[in-house]
Amino acid sequence: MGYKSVEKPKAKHRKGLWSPDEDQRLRNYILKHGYSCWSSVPINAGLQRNGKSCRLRWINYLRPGLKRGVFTVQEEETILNLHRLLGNKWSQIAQHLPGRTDNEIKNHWHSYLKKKINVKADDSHLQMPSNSDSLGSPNSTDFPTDHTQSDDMTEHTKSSASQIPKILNPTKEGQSSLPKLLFAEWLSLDNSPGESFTNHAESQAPRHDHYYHSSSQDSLVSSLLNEGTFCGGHQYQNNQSEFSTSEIYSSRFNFEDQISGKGLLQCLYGDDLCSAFSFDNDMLYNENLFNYQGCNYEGE
DNA sequence: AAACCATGCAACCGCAGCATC
DNA sequence: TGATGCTGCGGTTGCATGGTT
Repeated sequence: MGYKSVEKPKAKHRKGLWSPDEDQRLRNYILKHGYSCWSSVPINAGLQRNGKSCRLRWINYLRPGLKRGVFTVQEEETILNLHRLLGNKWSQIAQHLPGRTDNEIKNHWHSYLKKKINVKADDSHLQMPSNSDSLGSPNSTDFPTDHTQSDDMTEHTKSSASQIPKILNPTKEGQSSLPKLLFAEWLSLDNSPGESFTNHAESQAPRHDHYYHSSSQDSLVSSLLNEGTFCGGHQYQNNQSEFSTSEIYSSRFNFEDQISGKGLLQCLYGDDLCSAFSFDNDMLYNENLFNYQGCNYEGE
């Protein structure tokens, strides 16, 4: 048995690239209903996909707050450092890069970073130990010569991972003490002053045709946000911050947690969310400046 | 201009772990 | 307690594009 089996007419599931219409259906459905069970999402949303495919599409492409585009130097350094510590734990690495997906990081690793460190390793073989550290990491000269070897974590890697500084280690709850994508970040990523609520994929020049441009905005959400209304009608209140920066950062407050199973609109209107937080516009703005300093991925 | 190759990215596949019955 | 279903993760593949010959 297991879960109550969702009615599954043995429909042939569509595969391949997603059409704009499919994207729109999925997006609309999740924004309205959330997802409590992925296997029921395609059925209820009228999609001929399997739940797995829907989940992947949402996580990697449609989910609000996704940063897309060129990886910044800082992000690359973070990936390199975390990969050295964690190995191919892409999902864990992604947790430390707000707005990036594990798939995106994995792709970037295989297409670029892996070669980068191999080249560096070759260089360091040619010109023996030096302190030059083009990667900017204090220990980057310790990179294995070939990270493909660490695709399966070696004992060494495992023991290294166990010595990961506390800040990088998940807490008891399986959470990292580094910030995930905060709701505030998620908001402002796509809702900069004067901007509507869109996925960055839509605002960036696409390289491939299959970067669909969904021109339809989530108008309801967009209007909610643009009106400055949030949390069941509460206005953002300046100078009423109840949380320090560190408190905000240490809060387990990421978008996934909020939307899962509830639906975005419910999330936006939810009392629990509203009562728990009083936002300070300036603070949020500054926080995002801090987080994305130098991340001029739009212009690169 | 055409064929070939390299690259980047989206999506699929298979597995492990967990939840439920 | 085993069977079954679901989710999440990492590895891999397939395709579109751009560059090179």
